[in-house]
Amino acid sequence: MHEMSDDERKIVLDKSNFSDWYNDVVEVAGLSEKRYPVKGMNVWTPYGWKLMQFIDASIRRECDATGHDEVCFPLLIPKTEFQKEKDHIKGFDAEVYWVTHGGLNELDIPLLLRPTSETAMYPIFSLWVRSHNDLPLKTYQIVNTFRYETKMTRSFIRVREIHFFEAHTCHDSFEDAERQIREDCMIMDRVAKDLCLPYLLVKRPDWDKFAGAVYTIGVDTLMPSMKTLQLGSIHQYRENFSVPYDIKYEGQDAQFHYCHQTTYGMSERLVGAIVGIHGDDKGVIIPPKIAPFQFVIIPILAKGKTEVVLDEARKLQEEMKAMGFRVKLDDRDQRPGSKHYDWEIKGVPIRIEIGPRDIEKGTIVFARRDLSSKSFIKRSELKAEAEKALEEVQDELHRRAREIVDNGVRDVDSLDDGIKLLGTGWDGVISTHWCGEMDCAEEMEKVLDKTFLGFPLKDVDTVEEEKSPGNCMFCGRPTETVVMLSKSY
RNA sequence: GGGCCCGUAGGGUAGCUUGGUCAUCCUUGUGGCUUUGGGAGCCAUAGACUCCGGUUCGAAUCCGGGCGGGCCCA
Repeated sequence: MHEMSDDERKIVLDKSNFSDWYNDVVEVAGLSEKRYPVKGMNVWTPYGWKLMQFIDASIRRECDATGHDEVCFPLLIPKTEFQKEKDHIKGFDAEVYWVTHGGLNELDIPLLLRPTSETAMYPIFSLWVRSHNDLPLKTYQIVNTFRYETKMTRSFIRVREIHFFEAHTCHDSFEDAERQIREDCMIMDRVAKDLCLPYLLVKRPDWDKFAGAVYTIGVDTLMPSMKTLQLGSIHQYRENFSVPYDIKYEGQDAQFHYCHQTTYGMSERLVGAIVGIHGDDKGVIIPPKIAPFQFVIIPILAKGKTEVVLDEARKLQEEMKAMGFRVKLDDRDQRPGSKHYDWEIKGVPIRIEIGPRDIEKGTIVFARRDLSSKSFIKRSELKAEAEKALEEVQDELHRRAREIVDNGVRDVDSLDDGIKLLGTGWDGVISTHWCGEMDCAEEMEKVLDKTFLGFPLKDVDTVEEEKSPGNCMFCGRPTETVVMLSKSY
């Protein structure tokens, strides 16, 4: 048989054209059905949904472990509740969907589909919180939210119906709310480890904070296109919502006090980041910790031995399931080569081949998706080898993703250096200094053709802004404020 | 908000300028034979002109509108 040219191959993926590659790979990997006839609303396919569920499980595990309780509030919010916090309305006004009719009758009070759930939850929080003993109140929910996006939509990255995680907390003091924000960063860190995603913690500039927040911390990752992608956001509300929604508690001093509140949000963008960051020209690669299938078994059915091999493959699957692995047996009536391609596109970390020769020798073949390497494994050492293989894939994906960020963020001292750097074709995140003047910010954005991402934080533990002596990139005045600029999704 | 482009089987396409046999090819689905350690082959078979209106003896093709999708600028 002759070697196939690219034209003859059934699927051609080329990550050097990232934008097209992303759209294609989402489709051929079966992660999303994009043909639903409403813009920005896609169908979760079985494989894509399984992946999302494993990601959700990671988030649930971390939230539960930190004392959050899962809740589920209604989708519809009365207009009257939505309007109570004025910055919040201004921020979302242009992108809410309205429900104006019940059957044939116009509603007295229009209802909106939640773009986020503050205004659904807080009237109820006001009933739940009465005493300092009710605090802290730590809740979260994983629900769909709706935003009428006007820009081009893209699977997982910009959608109108969003699979959304949102944690909402109430505290008896600003300090305790700040402690919560540090905890949120730790949760983010653990979830990101499962997904092998590096990230930046960046405090947003005032003009870019969440509608109603005192400040917002963005959690950004970097896609191979060198654009940043916001994976999550953490908000300090202080009393901005508790006053209009009347969420107060009676303290030990027998006085009433308004709560301090925080929120923390993440979405299906996590899937988008996994696809974009870990994928290659052969398809996606799913990190083992959240892979719907960590192993796929391909039986090699030689003539006259099909039953023997199939029996052994089934036995192997049961054995591995009992060990706690997620294993798929592909016993479809197709040739093995065709199955290899299928599962490669879908990004299963380890493919296992088992054929007559293996059965004789007491071995099986492990093929790693990330390295395209094959090795023989003794059945007697199955458990240890399987665990080791998954760990190695997890480490390798982490290492590669780290490289993207290391190469994608550069310190730049002056505007000239910035222009020179961009002239080389590099177009990543620029870290520099800023004096605080709006005029300077606007000029920097214009000249670099990037927008203010915000102020990088030192580390997950302290969650303090990074400070270092330097000069404003535009006007040259001395300042300690470090700022990052990027192109973003 | 302003401008531009595109809708042909499940997916990708040819045909449209110049209207005229059964709408092309690849992929896919189904039944069978055969094969199985990196996309096998053969036979049979299934599946489409976005919708509405107009022009015409005749429309995938020309014209108008709707719906859907995409791009650029602000």
